[in-house]
Amino acid sequence: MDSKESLIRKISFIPLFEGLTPSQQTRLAQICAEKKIKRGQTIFSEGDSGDGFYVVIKGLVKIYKLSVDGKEQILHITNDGETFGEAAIFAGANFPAYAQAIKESQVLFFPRSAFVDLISKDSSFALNMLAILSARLRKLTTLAESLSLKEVPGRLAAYILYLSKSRNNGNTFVLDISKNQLAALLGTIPETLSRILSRMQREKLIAVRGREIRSIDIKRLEELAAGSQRLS
Amino acid sequence: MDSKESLIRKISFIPLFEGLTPSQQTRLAQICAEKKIKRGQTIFSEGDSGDGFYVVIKGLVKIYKLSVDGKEQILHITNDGETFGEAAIFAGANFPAYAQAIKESQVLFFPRSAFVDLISKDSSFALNMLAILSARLRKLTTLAESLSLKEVPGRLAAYILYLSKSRNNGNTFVLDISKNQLAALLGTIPETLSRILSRMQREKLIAVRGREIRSIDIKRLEELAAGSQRLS
DNA sequence: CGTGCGCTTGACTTTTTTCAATAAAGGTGG
DNA sequence: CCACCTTTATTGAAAAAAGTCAAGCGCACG
Repeated sequence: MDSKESLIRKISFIPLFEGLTPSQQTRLAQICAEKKIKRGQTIFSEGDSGDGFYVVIKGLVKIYKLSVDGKEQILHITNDGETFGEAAIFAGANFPAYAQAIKESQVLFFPRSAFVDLISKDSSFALNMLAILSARLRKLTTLAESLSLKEVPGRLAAYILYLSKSRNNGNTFVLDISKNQLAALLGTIPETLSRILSRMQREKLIAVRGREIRSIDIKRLEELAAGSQRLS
Repeated sequence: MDSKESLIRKISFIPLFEGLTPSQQTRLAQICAEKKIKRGQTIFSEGDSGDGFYVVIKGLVKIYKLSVDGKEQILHITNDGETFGEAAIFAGANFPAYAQAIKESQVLFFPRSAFVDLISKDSSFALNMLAILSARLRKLTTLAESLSLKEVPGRLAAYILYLSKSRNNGNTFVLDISKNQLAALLGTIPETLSRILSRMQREKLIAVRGREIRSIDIKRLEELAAGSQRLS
């Protein structure tokens, strides 16, 4: 259906497999199957003993359960590149929910047995994936912590500190998302973000030039992020 | 220093190792070393080629980097049960930061070589850990998504739906944290949470009795969580 | 060269927080 | 088992923060 090259390229964009060596990605390509799923088609049902997990390359898949009275409760709707069913497959459990395409979708299927084989033959494979998941988990935890600060300046300060620390470039960094997206990420709207960035500049906490942000008064940023101070 | 029994018990409380079989936990106990770290003692430094990773059993460890001008930038302060250094170890990389105890701490050390050994001998070991990390990641992603809703009723609705779905108990669940803690989790304060819970009850979206919450009007809760509606 | 998007600013409205006071709930020791 | 104390939860009124709506600028792209 598709060239080998293009399959490997798709695999390399899957976050779970990011950072694997090319040869590991090639081996993944060898065991996986590309599938087209029609709109409305059920991919698996709750209780199915899964023989593999899936990755959405393109499309939209809903993961849902049925409640006691038969109503559909959507747990999650996938984004491109996301895996689904993998936690159950890794744990050797049955699928805990239903998966159904809500529009025509392209997915990759990784059979459990071949995947387990890969992992047992090459422990660095598993280690790599563990490393990736750990790192993402740490990152998300930090994000979730900062999002639970009650005021936007605090959330923004936490995020700025986080970025300027995780890239060790002398307190300057370049946003890799638009300010609109940053606003959404921080749980606010572009207008508010814009105003707060201006205030922080006026107060000489940071310097902003386009997407480039430089932290100046790290001490005050930390106070904001800790919630012990506020922006005048 | 401590009995084998107690060591295994400690291991079973480590989130990363949750759900492993008793025999797997025993094998972990055999390869790990308990260490007491004095206040102020450095556990590893940036650039050290790590020969293993750590888990804090009890105590407080700060993970930090030094900025270009020599100032300490704290990336993270551990909670009990958390691992640190594991992402680097799994990836076979050097430690990317410093780790220092900020009070007397008890940690478990897992040597890389023995750990890799365990994983390569027993692939279900790695699979289990992958399953745990995947599940936690999915959960945290959901949380982070709901936290980025701009208004508190939306965040609360998302959280209620999430809980009542993930425990399949017919729309009723019991909070396992206090409402004060829930408020902090949602990025607000107890007063606001209290008021919004009352409003949601008055509007017959939910029923609250102590820590027990029952979702009644799931449709409207979903609209709130999607931000497409608001609470009168 | 106009259209659209990202970003910013201002005036006004709504939501949330603060502060203060009070009520319930949970333990602890007598 | 009760009195006492602490923590947790709730409510009101005023202040502060954030959101909405509307308008305008600059820049990339067709």
